Amino acid sequence: MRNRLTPARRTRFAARLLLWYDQNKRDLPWRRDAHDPYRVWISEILLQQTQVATVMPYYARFLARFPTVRALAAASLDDVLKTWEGAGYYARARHLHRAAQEIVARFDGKVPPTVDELLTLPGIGRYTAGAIASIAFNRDAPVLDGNVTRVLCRYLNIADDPKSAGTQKELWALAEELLPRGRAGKFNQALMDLGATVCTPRRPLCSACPLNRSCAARRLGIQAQLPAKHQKKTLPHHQVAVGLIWKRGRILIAKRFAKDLLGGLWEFPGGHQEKRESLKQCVRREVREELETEVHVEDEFAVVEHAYSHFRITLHAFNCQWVRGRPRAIGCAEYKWVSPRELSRYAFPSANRKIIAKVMGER
DNA sequence: AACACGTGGGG
DNA sequence: TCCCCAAGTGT
Repeated sequence: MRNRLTPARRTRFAARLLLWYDQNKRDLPWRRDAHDPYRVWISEILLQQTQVATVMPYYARFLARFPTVRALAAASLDDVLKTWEGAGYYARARHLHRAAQEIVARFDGKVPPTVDELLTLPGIGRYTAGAIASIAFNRDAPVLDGNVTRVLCRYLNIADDPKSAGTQKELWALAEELLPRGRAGKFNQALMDLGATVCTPRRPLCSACPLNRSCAARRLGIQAQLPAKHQKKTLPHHQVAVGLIWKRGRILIAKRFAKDLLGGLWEFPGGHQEKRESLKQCVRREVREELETEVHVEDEFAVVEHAYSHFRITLHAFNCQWVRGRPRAIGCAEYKWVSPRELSRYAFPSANRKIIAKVMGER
């Protein structure tokens, strides 16, 4: 390990950070709820790759709907997904549901306190296990997230790709080494708060940083260039067409397979446009393949742009008349005819919700 | 080890 | 507009 810190420097690091935290910590709902491991767990899952401001309303709504591990375990996955609707990364919701059932079965309904036990639950990786163990149970467990990575890379001028296995190992070791025994919960949150509010990705506020005097990157004036980022691939762009298929005031929706992208969510039947195929032909073909029924494709109803993390779609929605054949789920898990107002009971991906908004607006 | 997995906000 | 990215995990 290249970066070995002297005991004195470790102590100073923690002392300055904790003092800063006492005066600058954010007042967040899950901090008030830190005595309840279930709430800490929910907050940590919601916060994965998601900003605090986005999480806030979901946190309140989720806990109002599922106040305990047992309530979550007893709920249907559809209800859980509906509560998660719009938050993204829906595997988090599926894992949460499954983990709640495992906690009831294996841990008497209580979130386990140790990193090793937490790691056996779906959706809980090394970061989340450390966060729950330290924040809810004050165990001496380190965390390494995007914030901690940024703070440490800058503080110690670590210029290697932070995603690489070697650097990861080094960073975890450092997070562990810096941890003041008996105060892990506070220390970890302090480190993350510092990264979120002071040691920010762009234009860090070094003058407000409690660690600025001993920060290696700042001394060199290269704060903003760390941590190193690896090159991103350009996003593919797809044309997608879906059908708003009407029959006697009801509309046909299909449920996606659990394992797929947006698994377990509902959508309007349709899919990717193939080469040498018009968007109308695309809807017809997809509906035939997905539901073994025929539709008459009429006018285009709406066009929605939507960016995912790894591709971008232009989603074309067509008004369609159901022609003949009984729908039969082939390429989807399930289908249903629902009235427009019933649409709000089902969890849809963001792109489809924009179309629903138009459907409701036009009625 | 690299990729897949969502979404909304900010510069 | 476009690009970046935000308290990661699973495969």
